[in-house]
Amino acid sequence: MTETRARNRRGQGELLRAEIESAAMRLLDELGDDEALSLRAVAREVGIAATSVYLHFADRDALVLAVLRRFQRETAAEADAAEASAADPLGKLRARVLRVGASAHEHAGLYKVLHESALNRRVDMSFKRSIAEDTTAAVRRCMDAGAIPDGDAEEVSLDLRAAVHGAVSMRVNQPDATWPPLAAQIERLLRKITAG
Amino acid sequence: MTETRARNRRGQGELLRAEIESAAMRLLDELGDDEALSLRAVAREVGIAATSVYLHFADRDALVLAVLRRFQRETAAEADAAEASAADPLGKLRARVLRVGASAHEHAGLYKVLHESALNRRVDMSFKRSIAEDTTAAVRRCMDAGAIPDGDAEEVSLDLRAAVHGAVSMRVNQPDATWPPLAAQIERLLRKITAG
DNA sequence: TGTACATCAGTGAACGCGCGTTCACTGATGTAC
DNA sequence: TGTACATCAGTGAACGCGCGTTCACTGATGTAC
Repeated sequence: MTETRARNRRGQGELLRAEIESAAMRLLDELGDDEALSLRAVAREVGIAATSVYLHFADRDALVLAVLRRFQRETAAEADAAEASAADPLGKLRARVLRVGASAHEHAGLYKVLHESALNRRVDMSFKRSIAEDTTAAVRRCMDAGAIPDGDAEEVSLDLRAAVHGAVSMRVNQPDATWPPLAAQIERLLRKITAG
Repeated sequence: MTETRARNRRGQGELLRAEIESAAMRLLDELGDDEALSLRAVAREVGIAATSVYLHFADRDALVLAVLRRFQRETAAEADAAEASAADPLGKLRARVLRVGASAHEHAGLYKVLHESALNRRVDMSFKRSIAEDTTAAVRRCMDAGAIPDGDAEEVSLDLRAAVHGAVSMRVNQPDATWPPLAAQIERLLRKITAG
C-alpha cells in the first residue's frame, strides 16, 4: 500500500502505463462501476502520486476505456481459442458461447462496466461489436453445415446473446441468490434457441 | 425550478413525502443509477431545502428503496392486469411476459436501478422476488393445462426470465444501437423456450 | 575520462466542486381555555 | 369572542469529505562534447 516504488529507468516510462492499467482493471472488476473508480484510488494502489496518472492517460474516461478495450480483446481471444479447440461447427458454437459466458461470470465487475455502465451513453464503445459478430458467424457456419436448422442467423444470434447476457447478468447482479450452474443453463438455452 | 412552494397545511405534512418520492422516481428513471441521484437534486426538483428530505426519509438509501418498491408494485399490478385480460393459460403467460418486458423498456432507468445497481449488493431487495414467482406460477398453469409441454416449471421460468431480461437489458444499455422490436423478440423467445 | 546540460519520470500543493448529514432555528396555525 | 401557546412544516448555515484536474517544481540519468 504505502511502500515506496522505484522510479522507472529513463526510456522505461511506459512501464508505469501498464501498471496503472492493471491496477485500474483490478479495481474496476471489484467495483463493477466506472463512476466508483477514482483516479486517486488507482494511484494509491500503484503507489504513485495521483497526478502521475496524467502522464499516460488524458483523463479518467481514457483510463477506463483502455481497460475495457483490453478486457474485450482478452475475452475475444479466449473465445477464439475455445472455438478452435472444438471439431464440428456446433461444437465450436457451443464452446464459444460457453467461454464468453464464463469469462463474463468470472469478471463480473468488468462485464458490468462494459455492458451496463453509463459509459455506454457517453462514449463510443463500438469496439464491443466484434463479439456479437463472431457469434453470428459461428451460428451461420452451423446453419451452412446443417448442424442446426436453417434460418435467420442474425436473429438466432441475437436471441442467443440476449439469453446468455440475461443469464449472466442475473447472477452477476444478485450474487447472493442461489443459482443453478451457468454452463448447464447456457447449454440448454443454446439447444432451445437454435432448434427450428 | 426556483419557484416558491407553498408550505403544506397542518396535518398535511405527508403530502411532501409523496412529492419527494415522485421527484426521486423521475430523476432515477432518467439517471438509471442510484449513486448518481443526489438528495440535493431531488430537493431542487421539488423546490424545498435539502434538509427537508430528512423529515420523511432516514437517508438517501431509504428514499431510493421507497421508489423501487413503488416501481416494483406498479409493475406487478400491470402484469396482473395484463394476465387477467387474456383467456387461456398460454395467452395469460404471453400477456404477462410481454407486459413485464414493456414496463422495463419504458422505465429503463428504474429497471436498471432495480436490477443492475450496486444497491443489490448492499441492501435486502427480496421484494423483487414476487415477479419471478408470478411468472413461474403462470408457466406451471400452462403445463397443467397442457398448453406447453410438461417439464420443470422453475427451470422454464428461469430461462424465460433470463432471456427477457437480456433482451431488455441490451436495449436499455445501448439505446443508440438499432434493435428489432422488443415484443416480437419476446414472443419468439417465449415460443422457443417453452417448447419441449 | 570528465562535465555541463537537456530530458525524462514523477511529485506535492492547491483549486473549486457538490455531496450527505447535523443542528439550532423560525414562523404559521390550530386549539385549549 | 379573544388570546396564549404547543405543535407542526420546513429552513439555512455549517461541517468535513474525497474527488478531478492544474500547475510549477524536482532530481536522477543519459548523452554530447
